[in-house]
Amino acid sequence: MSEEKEVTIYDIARHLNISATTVSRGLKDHPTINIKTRRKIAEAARQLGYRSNTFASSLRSKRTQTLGVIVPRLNSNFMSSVLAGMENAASREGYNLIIAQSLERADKEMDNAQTMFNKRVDGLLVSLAYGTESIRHFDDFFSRKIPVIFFDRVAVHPESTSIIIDNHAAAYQVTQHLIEQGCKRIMHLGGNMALNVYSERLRGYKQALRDHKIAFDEKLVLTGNLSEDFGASTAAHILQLKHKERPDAVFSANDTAAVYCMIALKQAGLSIPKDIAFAGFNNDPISKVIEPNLTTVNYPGYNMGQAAVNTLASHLNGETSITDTNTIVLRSELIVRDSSQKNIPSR
Amino acid sequence: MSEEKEVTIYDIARHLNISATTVSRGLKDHPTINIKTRRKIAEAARQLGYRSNTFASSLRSKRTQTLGVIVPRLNSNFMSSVLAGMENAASREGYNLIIAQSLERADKEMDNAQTMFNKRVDGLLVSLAYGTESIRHFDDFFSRKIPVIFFDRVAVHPESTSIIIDNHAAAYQVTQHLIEQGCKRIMHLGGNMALNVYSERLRGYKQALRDHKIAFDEKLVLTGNLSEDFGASTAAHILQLKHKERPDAVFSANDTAAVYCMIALKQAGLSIPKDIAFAGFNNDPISKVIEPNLTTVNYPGYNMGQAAVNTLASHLNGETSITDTNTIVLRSELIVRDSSQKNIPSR
DNA sequence: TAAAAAAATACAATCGGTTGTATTTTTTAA
DNA sequence: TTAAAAAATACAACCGATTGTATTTTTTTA
Repeated sequence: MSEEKEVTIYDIARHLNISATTVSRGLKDHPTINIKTRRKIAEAARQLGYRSNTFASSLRSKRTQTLGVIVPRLNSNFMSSVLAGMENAASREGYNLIIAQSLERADKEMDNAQTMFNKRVDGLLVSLAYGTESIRHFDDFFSRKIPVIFFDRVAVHPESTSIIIDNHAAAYQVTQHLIEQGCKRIMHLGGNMALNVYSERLRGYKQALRDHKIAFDEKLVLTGNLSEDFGASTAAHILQLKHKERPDAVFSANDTAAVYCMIALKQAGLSIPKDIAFAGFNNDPISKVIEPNLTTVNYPGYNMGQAAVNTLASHLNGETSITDTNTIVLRSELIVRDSSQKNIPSR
Repeated sequence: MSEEKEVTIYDIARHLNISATTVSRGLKDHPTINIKTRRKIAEAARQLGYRSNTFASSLRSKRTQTLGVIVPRLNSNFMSSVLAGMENAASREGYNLIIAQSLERADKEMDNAQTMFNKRVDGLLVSLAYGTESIRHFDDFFSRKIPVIFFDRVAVHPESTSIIIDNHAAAYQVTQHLIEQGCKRIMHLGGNMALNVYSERLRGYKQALRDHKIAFDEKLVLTGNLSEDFGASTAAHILQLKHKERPDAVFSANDTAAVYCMIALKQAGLSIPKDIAFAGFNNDPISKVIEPNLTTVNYPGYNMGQAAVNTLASHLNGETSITDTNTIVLRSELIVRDSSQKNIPSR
């Protein structure tokens, strides 16, 4: 009953016998409003059950206090950590999130971008879809100076900041680890090389080989969508190789492909890591279920989400210029499990 | 350059030398506007690069075309399917989604509800958190007649609709399947019995036992948070039971607990399904990685998401009353894999 | 104590659509 | 050909907060 009609700043103003302007400014702690008046306003607002009308506010102020997030998919351990981190930072900064998934498709990503634009988000956080090759669909944002931050799957653009892990270093570390286990023919499963994450991992892999004087063999690099099927078909490919050509290790750019490749190889009678060692990327839950457990790289998703939002917020507050910070690199960590430990026989 | 200033309906009106009212009505195909005028307006809008200002619109019309979604967690296969289904239906109906996670915590859920309320969503879609015991935090919605739809983890409320699968029937089916495999002492791992999904699964389990003349043994029902740790500690519990008291099957209310229980039991030397059969619930990706693959129940997440949004939309359009439809039940499906097949020896 | 400076508050226009009602235009009927 | 009915369009108030500027009040300074 008392809940039926919306309370506005005018109601508060009338109630306290002051102007709506003062109420508006008082509610957001504007310094020109006397501190005692501010308290009275806050108290009255509480009493009357006032809630701010974001539409009236956004209409006038042209700020929505909303950030758009576009991700390829929501259903990965990594992404949900990212989102949790984003949500945390966003709510601390007074922003809300609108989340959309591109389902790895460029056209859907374009749609999402358009929707975000129409919803007039204050800023945009994007991890690019698998299929995205141009980022012209963000031009509306750039031309209106709406900050865009790329994370994880990034694109290079002079007017945006990227937040990533050092994929090169991580892949180097993985490859080096496999080499240290005595592996000589290390296969690499990669994704779309137009995406930084995959091209950098390939570079790191190559660099490690070079530094350890192992010749790079093009035939040992397979690229695909890193799906379950890709993993399985990679296994089939490996099995039909002549014995001398077979890899003694596989470094996959994600855990899914690694795991499904392992499953198929095990079924064919190969022993892991004895016959072939494995390492993945992402620290997906399945990496702890497969036997032997999969060596992988843990991604600091939560931190990445926080960093992305914090950076965006500081841009929006005018604390840092969009052109100031170009790239933020977070630390990732190699998790060694049984799938790659040739020296210590697996249980 | 042409992108710099926002185009409003007034610009269109001026351009065509008609009134803003006509433009406003024309843009949304109001029947009193001449069809030819509508076309001219649409064309001018396109030409001038008009985009509707949702704030001005929402401010006046009191509708936001936005639906709020509160889920326990985003990072499950099930939830992401649900969200994909919701997004699909929502965009078809002209709605946007604001998504928040409660992280299984009641206090976070209350926060989320408040935020959604302040954002003035037109309707709310909720799957309850693990820790939620009262749904009073949705009272604001009920008292303002903002429709709330519960899905999967539901609560009973006279003014809301629930969308679920028949957990009772599914659990019955699982239990019956295990019984048919010759299992006599079937353990059940359940969650918070205040939540329908878990209490219904328990009921289905009990009913199946009863119908097959197997005495219900309280000691065979363990409840917990169904986490990895819970699964592992359940295994420890099983191992310390006297041989005669040991279950010959475990039916877990989710796949995670089942899988981690299996891992621990395997490590202790038990053979699955010979010594102990397993069945889970959800058809999580890990169920296809564990060896032997886990028998489970597939949840129609995508359909559930679609159904939830469609129901909500039809409420909002006044096509159906909120009190008309009380519960919508979707069909789920038992997926039999090796973990429960005692008759066919596993490979 | 009066004038100047600073602090606090108020006025009034504004953001861009929406909507009930009035007005104008067109069509139909007599 | 004109009055009545229907269709199409326009007027003007309104939604609720924000903001540049003006006004009032309080404090400081001379």
